[in-house]
Amino acid sequence: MASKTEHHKRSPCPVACGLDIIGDHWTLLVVRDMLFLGRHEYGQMLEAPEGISSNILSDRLSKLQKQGLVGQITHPENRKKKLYYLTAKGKGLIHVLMAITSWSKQYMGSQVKLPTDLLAEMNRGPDHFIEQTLERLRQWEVQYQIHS
Amino acid sequence: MASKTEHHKRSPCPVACGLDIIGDHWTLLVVRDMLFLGRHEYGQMLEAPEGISSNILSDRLSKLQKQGLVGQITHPENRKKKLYYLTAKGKGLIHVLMAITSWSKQYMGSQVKLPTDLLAEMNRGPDHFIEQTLERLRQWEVQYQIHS
DNA sequence: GACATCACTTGCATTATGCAAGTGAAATTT
DNA sequence: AAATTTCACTTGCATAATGCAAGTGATGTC
Repeated sequence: MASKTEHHKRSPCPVACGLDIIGDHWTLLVVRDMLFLGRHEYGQMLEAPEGISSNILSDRLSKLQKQGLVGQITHPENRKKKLYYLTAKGKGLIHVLMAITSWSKQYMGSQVKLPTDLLAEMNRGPDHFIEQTLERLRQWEVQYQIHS
Repeated sequence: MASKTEHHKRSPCPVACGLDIIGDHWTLLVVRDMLFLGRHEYGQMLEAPEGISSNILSDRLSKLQKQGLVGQITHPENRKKKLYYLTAKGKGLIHVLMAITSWSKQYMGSQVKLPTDLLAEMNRGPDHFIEQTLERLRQWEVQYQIHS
C-alpha cells in the first residue's frame, strides 16, 4: 500500500508532491469519472472502458479518501451501495484534468475523442466548461444532500 | 518496456490517452527538470533530489523521445555529453505542470516549497510565468542552436 | 598509457498491477 | 424464512515495473 516512491520525503517541489497523489495510471481516471462523467458508484467506475481492476479501484478510492480528495456516503436509495463524491481538494484537480485534455486534443489528434455534449461545452471555452462542470456537481450534491 | 496499461487501446478519452504518456511517477519530473529547472543533461537530472534511478531515467528519456516530446543533441562543448531538449509537444505540458503546481500549493500547503525566483515569477500571474519560462527556453535553444 | 567521466545496461530483489475467484453483508425472490 | 442475487470489496497468484548496486564501453583528461 505504501509506495516506495514518495517524493515528498525527499523534495518539497509541488510537482513532486502532487505526483505522490496523482502520479499513477489510475487515480486521475477515477477522479475524471466523478468530475466529468457522473460516475459516483463503484460498479459504474468498474464499467469504464479503460477496464480498471476491482482491487485497484478499491485501493485508489481508499487512498483518495485518506488524502481528503474523496468522501463517501451510503446510497440513500439502496443501503448496500455507496456514493463517492469529490471534496473541494478533489474538485481542485479539474484544472489538471483540463490541461491534460487540452494537451491530448492538441498533440494526440485523431486518437482522442470525447462525448459530444462535453465537446460542445468545452468549445465554449475553458472558463465556461469549468463553471458548467462544477454546477453539475453542485446539483448532484444537492440531490443527495452532500456537503463537500 | 511496453506497459500492460495502455488505455488508448481501450478508450479514446483524452485523459486516458494522456495518462498513457505522463501517468507515472517519473515522466513529469523529467519534463519539469527541462522546463522549469534548466536541467538538460543526464547527470543533472540524476542529481535531482527526488532520486531517480539511472535505469529509470534512461528509460523515460528514450520513451519521451519515441513519443516526440523530447529530442537530443551531443553537447557542443563535450562530445561525450548529450543535451536533451523539449519539443513543442513536450513544452505543451507546461499547462499540466502549472496546474499540478497550483493545486499542490493550494491543498498541500506547508509541505511544498519552490525556489524563490520561480515563486516570484509565479506570483506575477500564470500568463507571465508561462511567457517567462518559454522565453528562457528559447534563449537556451539559441545558445545551443537547437531548432525544436 | 592510466585514469576519470559519462550515458547508459545488467542482475537481482522488492513492489505494484492484472486477473480470476472468493467473501460477507444487505436486499430481493420464492 | 430460506434461497438467491447484488454489491463492495478481498485474496491468491502470475506478471510487470521499479530500486539499487554494479558493470560497460566510448570518450576525454592527465
